[in-house]
Amino acid sequence: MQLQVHKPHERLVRGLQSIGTVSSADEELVRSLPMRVQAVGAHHDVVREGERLTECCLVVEGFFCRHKLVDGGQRQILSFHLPGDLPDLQSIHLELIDYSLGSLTASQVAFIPHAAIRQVMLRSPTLTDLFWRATCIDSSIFRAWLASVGRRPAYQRIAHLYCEVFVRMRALGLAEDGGFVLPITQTELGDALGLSAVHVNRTLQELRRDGVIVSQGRYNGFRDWARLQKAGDFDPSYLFTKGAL
Amino acid sequence: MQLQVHKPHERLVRGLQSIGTVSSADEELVRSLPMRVQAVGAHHDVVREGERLTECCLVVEGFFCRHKLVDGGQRQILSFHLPGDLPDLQSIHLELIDYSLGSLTASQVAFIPHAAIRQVMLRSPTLTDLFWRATCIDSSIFRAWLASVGRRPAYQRIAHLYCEVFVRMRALGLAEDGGFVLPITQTELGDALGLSAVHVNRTLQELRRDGVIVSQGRYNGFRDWARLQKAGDFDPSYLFTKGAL
DNA sequence: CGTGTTATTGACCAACATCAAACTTAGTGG
DNA sequence: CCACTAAGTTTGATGTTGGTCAATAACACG
Repeated sequence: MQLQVHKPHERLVRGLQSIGTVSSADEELVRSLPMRVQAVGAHHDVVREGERLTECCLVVEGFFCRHKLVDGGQRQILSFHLPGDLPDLQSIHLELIDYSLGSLTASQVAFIPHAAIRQVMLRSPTLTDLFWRATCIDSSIFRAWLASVGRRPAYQRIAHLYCEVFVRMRALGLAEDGGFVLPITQTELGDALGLSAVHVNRTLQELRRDGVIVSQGRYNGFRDWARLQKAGDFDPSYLFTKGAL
Repeated sequence: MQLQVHKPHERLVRGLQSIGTVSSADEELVRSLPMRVQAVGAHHDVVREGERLTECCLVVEGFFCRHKLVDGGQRQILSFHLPGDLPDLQSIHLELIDYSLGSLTASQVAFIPHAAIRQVMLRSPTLTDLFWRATCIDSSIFRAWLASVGRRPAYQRIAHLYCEVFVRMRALGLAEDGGFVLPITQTELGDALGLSAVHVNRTLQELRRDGVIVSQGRYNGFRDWARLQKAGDFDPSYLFTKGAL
């Protein structure tokens, strides 16, 4: 595995650009943030539930998820995070963290001290708004997931998630036109959707049989975006990405 | 029904106090906010999914919920809101709203123009932080719900929700020591938990049979808080309320 | 008192979970 | 380049939680 170094600041800028307008002054401010980059292997928790943080974690490269354990040892994945995301930005406002944050693939993260973020926010109200907007969109995604997990059958639920991941990756330039790579196992998919791995597997086969998705390995493609959207009862407006499809 | 007039500003102050410290200067700022109070009947939507807002809605009196409809006409309740809550504070940052906000009981709300909130935030960074903190806690509650709906069996799920509602009401001085009034139907409970009304009914009976809860009508009491907490696998830290139990 | 809403029951069914085994695939070291 | 291994996927058999439908009983309110 070659160790490719990514530019954390550019990732953050790009992430912010995918949800709003970043002035060049704000761009400069973002670039001025101190970042401690770190490589992490696959399936490694960067933050653990209950911890107290003094830094925020920026996803630079790879695929991350927030997750929580419940009573019986079952796991719920709460969200997925792509390069440019600041999954624990709220740690600035909440003294302890209510979930774990872990990598799904071999990845790179950057840590940014709370103090530095606060300073940057003091200097730019527009950037503050953009950060706040990011946490609001995060929230909006939770609402979409909650509706899915609470009320949609497995078939729709998977299709909906695929739509969401595609739109988000697309907005970051991480997906091609007709598909995307979802580098996670079916067990992890199940943990995100509130389903068992076996049921995910069977439902995935149904989706393929119906031609809604065409997958090989971790690549998931589709022939007909409208069809996939319909299968997932998906409306992208909750993602608030610029340049929606 | 007598029309009792509540003081909206006091409710908001109290709501903020339940999650953080409010300086007297900030208290004054909050009191200076212009509020248009309005009475709403039970089961009435104050905000509809897809709308564009120019005001935030403050819950002054009564019980509210955010909700969404999915494909088959099923409904998912996304959150409950008590007096002092600003359920759509994020509308300041998101141009359209991704859920409906409705009353469950006869209630009162107050509308506060976005512009007024923005002005107040410009004047006080501490108040800004507190508002932001409120949206972060909102998010944290979504994560707890998602874990519940995704991975907990009905019995635990109901107990967990009861714990949450109790702690939140308690923090606002709206619940007595041994119980609380949850003014909603079993159908609505089901919509919040991702369960059918029938199953809610049966599971509630189990909880009563086990002595975990003691309910009559809409009053829900418990003899043993520790027992209820355990039944719901509940840890209140995600609520970030001051003066936890 | 009626009338409409909510709670409760029963009978039955479907979606999804669990368990365990077999089969694939990708990665590793020789 | 091949064999070996571990991880992930697929399959089958079977069980369970929770859904649906429909009827009845309790309430709440005018």
